[in-house]
Amino acid sequence: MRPKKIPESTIKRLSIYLRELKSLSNEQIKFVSSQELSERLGFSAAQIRKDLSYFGQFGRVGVGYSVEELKDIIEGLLGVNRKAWKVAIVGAGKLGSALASYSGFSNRGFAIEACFDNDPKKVGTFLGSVKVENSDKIPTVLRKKEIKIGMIAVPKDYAQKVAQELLKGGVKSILNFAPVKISIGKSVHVRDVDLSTELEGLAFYLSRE
Amino acid sequence: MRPKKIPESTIKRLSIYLRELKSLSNEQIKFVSSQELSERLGFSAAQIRKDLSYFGQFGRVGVGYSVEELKDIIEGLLGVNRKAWKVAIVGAGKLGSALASYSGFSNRGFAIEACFDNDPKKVGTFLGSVKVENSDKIPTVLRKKEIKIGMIAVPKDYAQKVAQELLKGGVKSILNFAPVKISIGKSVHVRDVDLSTELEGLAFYLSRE
DNA sequence: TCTTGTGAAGTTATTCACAGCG
DNA sequence: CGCTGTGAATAACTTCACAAGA
Repeated sequence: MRPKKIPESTIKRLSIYLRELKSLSNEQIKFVSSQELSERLGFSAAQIRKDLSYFGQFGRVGVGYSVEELKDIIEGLLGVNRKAWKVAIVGAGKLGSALASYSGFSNRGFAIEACFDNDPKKVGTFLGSVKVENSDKIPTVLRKKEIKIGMIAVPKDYAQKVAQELLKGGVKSILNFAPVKISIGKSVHVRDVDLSTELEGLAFYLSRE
Repeated sequence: MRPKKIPESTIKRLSIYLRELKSLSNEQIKFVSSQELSERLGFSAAQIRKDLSYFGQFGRVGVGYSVEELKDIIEGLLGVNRKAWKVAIVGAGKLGSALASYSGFSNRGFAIEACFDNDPKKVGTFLGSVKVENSDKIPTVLRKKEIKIGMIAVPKDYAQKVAQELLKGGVKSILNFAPVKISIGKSVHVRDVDLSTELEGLAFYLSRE
């Protein structure tokens, strides 16, 4: 089963399953069925089972899944069980600052290890515990610290250039908050989060009621 | 063609088309073909044409689409051409503040009109130009101001309660940044943005290289 | 020629439904 | 019995490919 193609949507859900399993673990719940997960998360039970089946057989017939075991398995799949992934943020504006101090990341296996801005007034200041460095240092700092994930939180006209610098620094994944498409070789995974696009999607439904 | 079911994914792309059309408009470009849009956005030309065809026939054979005209049409479809949609933010922490001052929203037809927090120390302070009010005022303020969109930027344990208050206030759409599933009647559209989930998705690919 | 709009075909994702096992 | 795991069926989405218009 392992070497089969895994839908992108399955990966996104894995992360949500993990989130819920951590809650269940906190609630001291030991076992959970796909049906129960379904009710808590709003995905169908069949989908949950199918998603998990891409990776192996983790359930116990008649019982369900061991919360702790499944949690560990998904953490392993996502690679968030070992040492925290190092992340760099480019852009120390409002959004960059909010990202830098967002506790959700450290709780989930990510550590902000570097931060950059091209504004001399911001260079040298601190975002949380990380000192802001000049953007021209991106490639060297990233290589030195072996950072593989970058977040882009700069105005849209700079985003493409920043992405190229991240690439030079050896980054393998980019979370892009700038409202533009990043064009970059497919050695790098790019995921876009455009907050206005999300709102516009909601507005579409609103405006036809 | 109008009363046919429109894929969710088409809606998301509409917003991205609009974003690009605004750029093209700034660049004084008058016409654009699906092929050109395809190259700029990374979706296939056929997909762009098909997406647009759900709503009507906007192109000119042999020429492409009028940038201004298509921009206006998509703005109309998304309902972002008329008076700005009013938005409320609940949670005046780091993320809430960043959202409140994010210029991307006002540029794209959304206006932050109310902001709430349950921390008395925050009530009365200003987020941008909006005064923070106590969360127990959510239903009344929202009804008075006729706000139909809410953003949840509170810790996860409060998110569900906040959603219910938003519902009482007559909200029709929610953009939820808290890392929990919101359970609410389907009279309300909920879209979740979990930043850690996005990062975990990237980590999945990283950890198998 | 170039380009749209669109049925048809192809692909991908989700749900069904049930065998098999505890 | 209850529940998983999964092939088969269905649904959803994307791409193909081409007629027709400028």
